[in-house]
Amino acid sequence: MVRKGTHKPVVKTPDIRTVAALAKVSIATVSRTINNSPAVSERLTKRVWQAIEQLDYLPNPHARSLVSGRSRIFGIIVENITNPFFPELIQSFEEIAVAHGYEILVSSSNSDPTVLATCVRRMLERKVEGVAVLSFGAEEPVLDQLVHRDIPMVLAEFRLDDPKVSTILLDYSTGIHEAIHHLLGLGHRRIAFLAGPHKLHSAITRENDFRTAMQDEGLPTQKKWIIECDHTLKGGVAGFAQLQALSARPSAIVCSNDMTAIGVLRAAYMEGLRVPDDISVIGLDDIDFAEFTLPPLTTIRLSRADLARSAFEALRQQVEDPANPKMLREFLVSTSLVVRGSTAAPAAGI
Amino acid sequence: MVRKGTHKPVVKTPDIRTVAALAKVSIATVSRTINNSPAVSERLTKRVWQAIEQLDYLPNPHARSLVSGRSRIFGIIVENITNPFFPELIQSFEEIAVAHGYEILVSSSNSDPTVLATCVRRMLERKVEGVAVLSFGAEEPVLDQLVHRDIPMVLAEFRLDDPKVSTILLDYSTGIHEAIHHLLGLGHRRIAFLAGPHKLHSAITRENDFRTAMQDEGLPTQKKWIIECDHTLKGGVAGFAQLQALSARPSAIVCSNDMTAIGVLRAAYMEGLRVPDDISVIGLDDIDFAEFTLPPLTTIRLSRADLARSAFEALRQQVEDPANPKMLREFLVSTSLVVRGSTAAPAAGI
DNA sequence: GTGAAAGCGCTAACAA
DNA sequence: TTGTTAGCGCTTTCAC
Repeated sequence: MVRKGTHKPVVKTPDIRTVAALAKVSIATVSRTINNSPAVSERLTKRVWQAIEQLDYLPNPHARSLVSGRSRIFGIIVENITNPFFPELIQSFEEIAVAHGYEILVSSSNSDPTVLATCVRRMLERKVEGVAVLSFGAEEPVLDQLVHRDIPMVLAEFRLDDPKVSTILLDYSTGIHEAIHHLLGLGHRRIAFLAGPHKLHSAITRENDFRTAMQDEGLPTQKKWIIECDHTLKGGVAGFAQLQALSARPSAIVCSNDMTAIGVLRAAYMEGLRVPDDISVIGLDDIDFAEFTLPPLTTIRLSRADLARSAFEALRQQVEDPANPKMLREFLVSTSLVVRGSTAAPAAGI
Repeated sequence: MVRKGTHKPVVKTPDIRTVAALAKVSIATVSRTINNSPAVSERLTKRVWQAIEQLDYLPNPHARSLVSGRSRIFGIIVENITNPFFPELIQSFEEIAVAHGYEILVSSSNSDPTVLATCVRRMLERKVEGVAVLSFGAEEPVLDQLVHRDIPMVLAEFRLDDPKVSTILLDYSTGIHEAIHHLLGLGHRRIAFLAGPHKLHSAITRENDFRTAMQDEGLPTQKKWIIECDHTLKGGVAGFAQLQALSARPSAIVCSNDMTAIGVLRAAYMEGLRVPDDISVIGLDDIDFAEFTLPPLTTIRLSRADLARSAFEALRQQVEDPANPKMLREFLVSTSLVVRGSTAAPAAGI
């Protein structure tokens, strides 16, 4: 007997015909069965599933997508997967998507219109059924591509007047008010804000909400105490340095995100300042890390899970129930203060 | 004139026929053109591309995949996307993949065989052409699914005797030796090791390499000074507490990864111990954060970019050039020490 | 060098 | 309830 060089028997992967033959039904019945059509009798359903299991059959997604016109893929565009906020967001989104039978295509825009254009192209090329744009950037023009092709979208903090586009509004205001209130209660009145890059919607909204909150509490905001940083650790270090260079310094710093705040913690330490004794620091996001900084970071929590849920739900509705007149086109995600160790009463005499 | 409710004209998305018609060629020529077949004359090539651009045509990937049998998707399974090491790895892998026209499917195993099984299923269902298993886990049995279906794979730190499976070996030894040497040079002799969970290959290899390095340097390893943690911040805190509970304590701690080390930094601070004056700490990975801890973390760098490159290359070879007799089936990624601020000479008298 | 036509594996319309 | 069949949009022989 002649043995071939390979020890794996060459068996063609089973297709719908193989299953049909084994179950002694037509391929239509197999198709109906795997799509849970109620029109198949119990007897045949059982026989088909048995054949499917016996053969370890998996339907070919490309054939399915080709004929159904549905890819069951959602795209998610984040700003930067390297910022811990986003992996946590992606994970939540993915879990929900997979539970609903969708796969996801992840892409980082890096807040760069050119890169975003590439992301959008990838999404288009792979025929995603919807895109969650959670990059918080102000690069809407690039998204026209998606609008033109009638791809459902959900945007964070930006409205687009198109029936296929939903919006998630983030209520930073509540959390920021709580933060200011908290600082006020501790005795602070000199509060600075390290903002995010103005090219981000989120950064601008947060900054505005800070100003409003300060005003509401009757506190003056000093121009020099609102500094544009870039939402990175380095940016926080730099922002803190700018504040330190001032003759009149704040006793507390609210940061536009946790990364900035962690940068501040670091810079303060290097300067020999103790947090919270010498200066109080508040972040925003409440990334997993926030609990483990030195000291643990007081921060405004923005639930990634809520955000992911809203984003997925927005897309799901658009795709699965587009005609529903009472479809939600606007979602709201709230924030709230989490008090940890980076805030305390200002040192006496300040 | 009657106006319809929608203002968007209903134009069917262009397909290969539309392009062919506009360019006045057959669909075969269009197909050849978009696949860069050299058999098309310059004249027609130009005409076809012009039509493609004019129509903003994108080939349907499902049709392509269906007929070609190739999905141009690679899967990547990581341990936990929430550990900063992995997003950095994913990003590198994605960049390379996209540059080569591949899309990627990301999945986290959470070091749980059940979850891994789900990941593998998703990969199979979506017909990925290869899978990079960079979860460092010891759940190989689950991977049989992939092996049986002849899906090319690349594994980190594990060999599987199958022609379709490549391996990436990580040379921790070099970096760990450098670390021990560095500590020795500073005057340390009492060195502890906070290991990773033994269910991870990486953790076991790292621990063994630590033991070997200590032995090579003629240093004794104490059983109580090698503690199994879990590669998380919390785990580092707990591990440090165990060390502190001992009557004989180490003057330096080497950690199996940076997260553990950062946890130690945190715990030491809470205990009132100063790093590096009272105790030296070394991490492993060199995640972006490491530069921004307090103090900046001395750590053993493991290049995510190198790892990603090797993983992609392994898969690419298997898929695009499987018959090549001199295909590399084994890759090596090296490590090296990065000295920052968390190591110093031990306090006098210890 | 170019085109006609078969068919990839599936869904859905229509028949029975 | 079940089966037959016509494509979905593309690649790839095979002729010319």
